[in-house]
Amino acid sequence: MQKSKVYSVSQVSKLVGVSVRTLHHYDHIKLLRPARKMDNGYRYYNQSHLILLQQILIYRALDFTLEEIRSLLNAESSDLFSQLEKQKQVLNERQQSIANMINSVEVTMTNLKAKKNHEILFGDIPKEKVERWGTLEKERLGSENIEKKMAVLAQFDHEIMHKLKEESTEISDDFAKTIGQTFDNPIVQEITAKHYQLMNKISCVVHGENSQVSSEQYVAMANSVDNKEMEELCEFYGQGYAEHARGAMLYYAKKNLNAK
Amino acid sequence: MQKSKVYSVSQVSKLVGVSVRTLHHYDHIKLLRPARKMDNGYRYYNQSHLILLQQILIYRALDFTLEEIRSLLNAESSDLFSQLEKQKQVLNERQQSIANMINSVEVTMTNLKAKKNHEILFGDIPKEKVERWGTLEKERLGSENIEKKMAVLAQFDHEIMHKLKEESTEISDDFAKTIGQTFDNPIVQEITAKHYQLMNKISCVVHGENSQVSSEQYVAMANSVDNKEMEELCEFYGQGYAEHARGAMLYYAKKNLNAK
DNA sequence: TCTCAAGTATAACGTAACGTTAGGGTCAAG
DNA sequence: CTTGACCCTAACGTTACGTTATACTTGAGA
Repeated sequence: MQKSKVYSVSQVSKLVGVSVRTLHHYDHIKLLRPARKMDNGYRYYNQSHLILLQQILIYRALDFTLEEIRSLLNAESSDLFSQLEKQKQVLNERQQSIANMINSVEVTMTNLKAKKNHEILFGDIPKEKVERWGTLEKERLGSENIEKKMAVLAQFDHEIMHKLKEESTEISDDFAKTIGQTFDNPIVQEITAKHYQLMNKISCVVHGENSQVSSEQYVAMANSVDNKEMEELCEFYGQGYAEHARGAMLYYAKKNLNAK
Repeated sequence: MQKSKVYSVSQVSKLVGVSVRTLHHYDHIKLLRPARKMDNGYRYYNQSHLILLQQILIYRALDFTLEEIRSLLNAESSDLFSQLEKQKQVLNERQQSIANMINSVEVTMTNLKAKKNHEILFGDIPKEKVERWGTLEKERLGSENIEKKMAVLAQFDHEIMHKLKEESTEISDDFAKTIGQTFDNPIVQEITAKHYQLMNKISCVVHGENSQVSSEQYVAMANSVDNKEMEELCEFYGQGYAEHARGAMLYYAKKNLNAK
């Protein structure tokens, strides 16, 4: 009934995808011993050898040494079925470990991206100021919210980031130029409008298409410079910058966003 | 700003999880060269070395040779970010290949299980009869439906299979003993009832809790011995078995299942 | 200040799992 | 009976470290 087909080394080699040398080797170390009765010294393999070889190859792909494989195959109650169960288990473990690696790589990538975007945003501002600002923000928001902020940062393409930075720089410069003017000055309010629109744009990118910045949020933004040190950090843009910007923003909120 | 912390070999070893020897080796083959200015000959690593080492380890876990890793790390446009992208890609490929292996193992397992259950069911029946029966069934149902049948067979635990076989054998024997009796004979009908209940039990296991065998199905079962050869195969249980069983089943269906 | 265990270095041999010649039989087709 | 495609054994080469062996440094404690 069984065809009992036999295979030469090269046939097995092609069929299973291992080198002839490997078959020699496995014969040599008595891991897989073919029949050799044909008295010409040739190795002859049959179906059962092929199955065994497949088992070996799976374990090998999982980085077991040949000695380990030998004992795995010789293990108690090691019929083909329990072999397969064992292998499935090991394969699942391996898959898990790879999933972990993928995850770790992804975490590293988002960290890197966030760092890069942070660099784009604050690269032109003196380091010690950025650092001091960072610690103050951490105190204000708690470190978990900072984590979230960084995660958000990581979402952006660098191009978009550059554009935002450009607009933002322009606005800051314009603000700085108008220090001394009154808040209701049309030019100042025009700049402030631009600022509000930029904030809106950012909010949309971060929170989804139609998430506008509310008047409360904009007022809170204006007041976020709520202590002397924070205020001083803003002076980087110019003497009296913080007060000027805050005033303009509050005025804008009252006039255009119906703030109290 | 950068702490620029430095690490000794054993510190790196513990931190990253490689042997000191490995660090020596990587230094030797110029894959990862630490600073050694401290004029005592000691190796000193910093943050950037750690990152590089991590990259190496990921590639190593993916079975790249150190030479391959060297060129991967030196490849064009190989900043950390594109490294990570490359690695993620390779990791995904690897995960796919493992998924394939798992799949192949599972297929082998179900085949094996089906074969074993088949053996339980038909092990005591002469091989050539089973074979002939198999080919006739294949003609009747088409080879795809046979595949399905085997898949169903694979679902069962061997214990359940043994029990079913036992009951089935008993019923067949009882049927054989009553060959010659009329179909309406209460004993014959009692056996037939047992048979119908067994078929029902099997149907429930296969198709879910409350799937009863309909009268049409039972009639079809009775008539499945629809040619001379098939009929002869059934004679294995006794002279005239096929006709006797079919008659009893049809009678049962008419009486108890409202068959036409 | 000396001491000594713990850490570091180089150097060199060992190993696993084959790859790669080298040198020589076997077989089937023409 | 040749010839080309296979097959064999034997033995050295290779990769990526593990494992001694021998010797220098270092930092905490007697």
